[in-house]
Amino acid sequence: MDICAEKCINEKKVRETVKTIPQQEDISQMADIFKALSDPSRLKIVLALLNQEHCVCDIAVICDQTDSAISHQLRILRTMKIVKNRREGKIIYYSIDDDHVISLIHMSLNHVRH
Amino acid sequence: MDICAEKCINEKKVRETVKTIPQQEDISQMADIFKALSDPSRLKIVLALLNQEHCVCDIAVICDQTDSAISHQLRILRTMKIVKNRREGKIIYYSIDDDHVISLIHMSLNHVRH
DNA sequence: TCTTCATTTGAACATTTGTTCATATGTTAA
DNA sequence: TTAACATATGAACAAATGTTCAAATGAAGA
Repeated sequence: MDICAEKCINEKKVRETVKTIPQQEDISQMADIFKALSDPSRLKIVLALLNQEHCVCDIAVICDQTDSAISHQLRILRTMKIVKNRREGKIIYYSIDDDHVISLIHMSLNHVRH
Repeated sequence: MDICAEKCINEKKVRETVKTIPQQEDISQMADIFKALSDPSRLKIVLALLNQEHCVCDIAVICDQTDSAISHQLRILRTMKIVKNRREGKIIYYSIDDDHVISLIHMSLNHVRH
């Protein structure tokens, strides 16, 4: 990264901070986690799974959405390794697969509730 | 919320979980925080401000983006009360305004780095 | 086998989002 | 006042996103 001295106001501070910035790949991964939780309906699904596993059908009732919409969102959460599933006959049960995500949620919940 | 007994697989579990779900307003606010951090370029700005304040111009250099793009993103972060600013002559310095956000970032950074 | 049910998938659509470009503020120094 | 500079703003655009609808899996029971 080259720093244009003509434009830059405080070259020293810029250099200091540049050193502390994580690499782009890490930033992208962090953003991905936040993005997974950034949609209210997707977040609600995760909240619904916080205490116990549920099948798609039940999640749809809890979240007041169609089975299809829930299934689409669960696929995203599954891809992100935020939820996992297990089959029991016709029914597929989803549950949280990532403890860090649980911590993030509790922290943001505290924030919202002061 | 009424639960259709014909369709619902496990009415008891649904009722249990419905009780634990935060109210919609809280869910929206949680999602908003995550959304603010869900864009890589916006997250990078926050990361740049994690250790010290910077002017728009410097952030643009650090993040390798135009001043305008940075300014637009800073407005979003300001609206969300994630960053604050102070004027010193022509220059406006931005810094983090929310400790919870700092915690969220450290936690997600830990997650990414295992 | 056929039917039913839970879930998944794909395409289509409207909506949201981030960046760019041009222009506008607002501050400082001449 | 003027010029120069830092930042902000608005419109426009392409890209990404969430939901809907219809159709496809895949498992269980008749």
